[in-house]
Amino acid sequence: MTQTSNRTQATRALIALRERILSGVLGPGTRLLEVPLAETLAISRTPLREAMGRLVEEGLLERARGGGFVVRSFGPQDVIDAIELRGVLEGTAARLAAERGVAAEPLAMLEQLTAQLDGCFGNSPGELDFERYSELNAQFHDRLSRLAGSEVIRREIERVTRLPFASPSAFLADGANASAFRHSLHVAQDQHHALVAAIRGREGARAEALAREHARLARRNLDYVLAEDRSLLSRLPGLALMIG
Amino acid sequence: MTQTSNRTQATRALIALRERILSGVLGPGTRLLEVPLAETLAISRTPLREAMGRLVEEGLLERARGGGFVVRSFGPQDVIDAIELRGVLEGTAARLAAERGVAAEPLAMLEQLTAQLDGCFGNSPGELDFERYSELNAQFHDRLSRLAGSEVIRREIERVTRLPFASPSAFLADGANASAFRHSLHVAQDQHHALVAAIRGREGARAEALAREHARLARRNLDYVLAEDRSLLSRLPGLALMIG
DNA sequence: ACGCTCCACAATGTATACAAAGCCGTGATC
DNA sequence: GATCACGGCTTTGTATACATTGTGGAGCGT
Repeated sequence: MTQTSNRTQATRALIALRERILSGVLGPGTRLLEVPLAETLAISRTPLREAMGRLVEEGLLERARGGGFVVRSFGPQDVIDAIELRGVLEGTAARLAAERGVAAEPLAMLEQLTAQLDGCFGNSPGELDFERYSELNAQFHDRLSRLAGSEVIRREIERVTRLPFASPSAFLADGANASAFRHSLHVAQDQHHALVAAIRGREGARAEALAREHARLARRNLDYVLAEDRSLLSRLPGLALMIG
Repeated sequence: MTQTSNRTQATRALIALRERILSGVLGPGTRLLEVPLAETLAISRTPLREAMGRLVEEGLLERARGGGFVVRSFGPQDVIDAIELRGVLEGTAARLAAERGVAAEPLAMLEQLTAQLDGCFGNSPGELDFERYSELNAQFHDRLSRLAGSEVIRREIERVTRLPFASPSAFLADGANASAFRHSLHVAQDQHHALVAAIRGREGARAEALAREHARLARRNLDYVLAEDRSLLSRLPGLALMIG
């Protein structure tokens, strides 16, 4: 195939649309007209509508009154709330894991990940394997979401996390290699350690509180971007969805 | 129109399918074959697929590997987790409302609802306007979900609540007028009062804890049904989705 | 000049025919 | 006897033509 090729047209349309929305080509509030869009993507309206339906599931589009789809817009408060919500949900996963107990293997896996994350920091203060940290951090949070063994919880975390600005990797994007964020990584990694210890020690309340506070690091980073360096807005994933 | 008539075929299909799933006509794990289903509903496959897509959003269907849709199944643990999740989310709404403060009017509305709920209980122990309680309780929880003024939170609560067994009205269905549940209503109503007081007093942690414990009343009722009176399973909404 | 109604167009909603892909059974070969 | 490959069938995926609905504008009436 000439275009981004997964197996179905609907999937290709989904990927293409998602990319256009997250990059800001299709800005918040934009109404998506089916005929021209289908023409642009060189597919028919049927798989296009299918893709738009899935983007509603993802929270990137809304159904407009009287039919049709509109790119969803988020104010700064929505972004803050979504981050808080991630903290609440990850906190719940952590608390339930602690309360209900976790099998040895997944817990060991989480500990291994934290050890590997330690390895991303070098000896000198500025030394850091940023890309590797980003990847391992994503894995850590994915594991955490499964740790309680609850598909309901995992699913809900995945859902919130699909909003890119609420994702644990939101401020770990390539372009955002800012020193302000780098500093916060040491704190974040300490929280990773404490979180795992709390779960191992069956300290549910502590685990929950730690996961929440961990997410609030993202909020701090957001506050920094909004107040100090708005140029970063365009370099961070999904903040194109934000208005105001 | 001869069938359940909202304006579009897709909407009619959505309603018809939802009804069949919740009532158990289409049981958990059933694969939905498009051609026969479309024939049954007397519509074409296009709006049918649209409706099925929306039921995936609602969490009542899953997309099967290799295409197609399957009725989602929930084990008892999933139901328990969904109830816990509702408690967590309502708790977050309550906490944020308390922390951020609420305008006078919506808070007064909530207090009015609790007063009206009081009115559902008569003087003698057994006296109760069950139907009215059920309606007002639904309103109370709806108001609560909006109280933090966060659309992100409201939306997530609505989403979890769409799973009928996780809804605040789950054990207030017509057929479930059991004395065991009636007793819990006095406790529930006391929690309503305390919750509103906590929010008014800006006691975030207390409000959150109360909302969580409030949801756990539903869990207790579920435990009762599972352990003591499984005949109620068929009379409670959406428990047809549950297997095992 | 303001407002209401009706018409026309544009956009979405629906049906149907066709394409492709996945699955299952059968047969052949090792 | 088991496994792999092939072929047909079932089921989903896609395109397109047609129906319907909502919207905006123009023209007429007050």
